[in-house]
Amino acid sequence: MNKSQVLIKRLCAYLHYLRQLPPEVTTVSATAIAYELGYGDVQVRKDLAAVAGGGGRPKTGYPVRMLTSQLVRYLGFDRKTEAVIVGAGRLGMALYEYGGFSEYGIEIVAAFDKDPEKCDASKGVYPYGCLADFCGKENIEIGIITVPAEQAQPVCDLLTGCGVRSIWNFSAAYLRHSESVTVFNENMAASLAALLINKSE
Amino acid sequence: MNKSQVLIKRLCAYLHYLRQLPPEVTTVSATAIAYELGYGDVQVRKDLAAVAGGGGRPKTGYPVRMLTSQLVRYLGFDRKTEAVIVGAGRLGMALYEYGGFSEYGIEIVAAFDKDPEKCDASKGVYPYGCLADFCGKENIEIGIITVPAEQAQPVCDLLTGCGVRSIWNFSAAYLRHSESVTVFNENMAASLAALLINKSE
DNA sequence: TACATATCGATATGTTTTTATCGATATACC
DNA sequence: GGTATATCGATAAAAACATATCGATATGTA
Repeated sequence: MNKSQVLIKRLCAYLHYLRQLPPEVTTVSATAIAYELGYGDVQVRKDLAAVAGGGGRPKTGYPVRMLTSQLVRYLGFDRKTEAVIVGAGRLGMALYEYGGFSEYGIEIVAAFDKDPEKCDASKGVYPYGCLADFCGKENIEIGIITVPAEQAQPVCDLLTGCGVRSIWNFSAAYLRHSESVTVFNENMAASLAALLINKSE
Repeated sequence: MNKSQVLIKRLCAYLHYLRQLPPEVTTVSATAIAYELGYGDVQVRKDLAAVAGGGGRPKTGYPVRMLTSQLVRYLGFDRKTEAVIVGAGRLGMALYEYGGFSEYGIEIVAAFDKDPEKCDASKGVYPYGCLADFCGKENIEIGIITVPAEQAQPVCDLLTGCGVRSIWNFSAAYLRHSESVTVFNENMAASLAALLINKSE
């Protein structure tokens, strides 16, 4: 099954929208979702067709509870996935303390940093030297790299060696990596720039 | 001229790649860029055709300096754009102190927060009450919202009223906004989830 | 100089993604 | 019960996007 990035982003948006609806709302139409989120109604209906497979009824829409759990299952968010952060600077800690990942089945279980000053076991921040050991014991699937660019490559290598499957790279470095891991480069600046450009047209 | 998000992201990646090349490298081929960045060579060539319009030569490629400045001009990064951050928490400050935006012609000139504890004029963090005044005086085009979801809507309204044209929303709130501003919702969790899903297939 | 080759640029083809159209149907209202 | 309407689901059309192919042309080498 081929799920494209954009489709997944939309499905996540639907899911988030459904979850913040007040509990007394029991059904929701594709038209309403589309209006709230700024998509086309046909697109929403088509996206949901793959997920809910005919669960919608004319005039009322889809049952909220059922659609929610279908989305969760479809996206695989019922399976919990563990992640670690490498680099406990501002960005790393911001992500660490941000609670929003749990909504998508992801839990960040620890952070690591080379700087002993930043380490604090009571906050879940451990020395970089413990990273390999930790990942070996726990079943860590995701590594989030928030270290400076020049330190990113060895971190990537270490994570790969520990069995991490996916890497979310916030550094500006190009990471050489084996086929066995997926690396996603998050370029915040480029994201903002992209927003801006579409604006000015 | 219609530039899609994905195209802009690729062009930004090319630009970043060109900039980190050592200065002794004077020409670069589409094939090389494609290999380094993991795209197809034909795609890179096609993207660059729109930007460099025939500046490449067989066997050698494109002149790095010229291609760089053509990309900058094409993407509009020669024009400086000013941004403010509202919400000086960890994420807000991480973005504030991250230097990478200047590469794309964007400068974050101030941060604002309701909490007096977080304000510190020497660091460029001012009280929330000063926001409207500041945006009125300076020509601020971008507002970056990093406040909790329940406080995001009034911030959006205020920014809109101050003439901000684009809003980058990191909160989980759905922002009601006028036609005159473009709102881009950054859902970090969904980004990570999208990475993960494509992985498992 | 002749030749091999890396690369470009253009055109053509294929694929994915989005949008439009339309008949069918459950619900609400008279 | 009959009728109007919001909505679905399916199919078709259009648009956007990516990939493949191929001749032309600088450059380096024999």
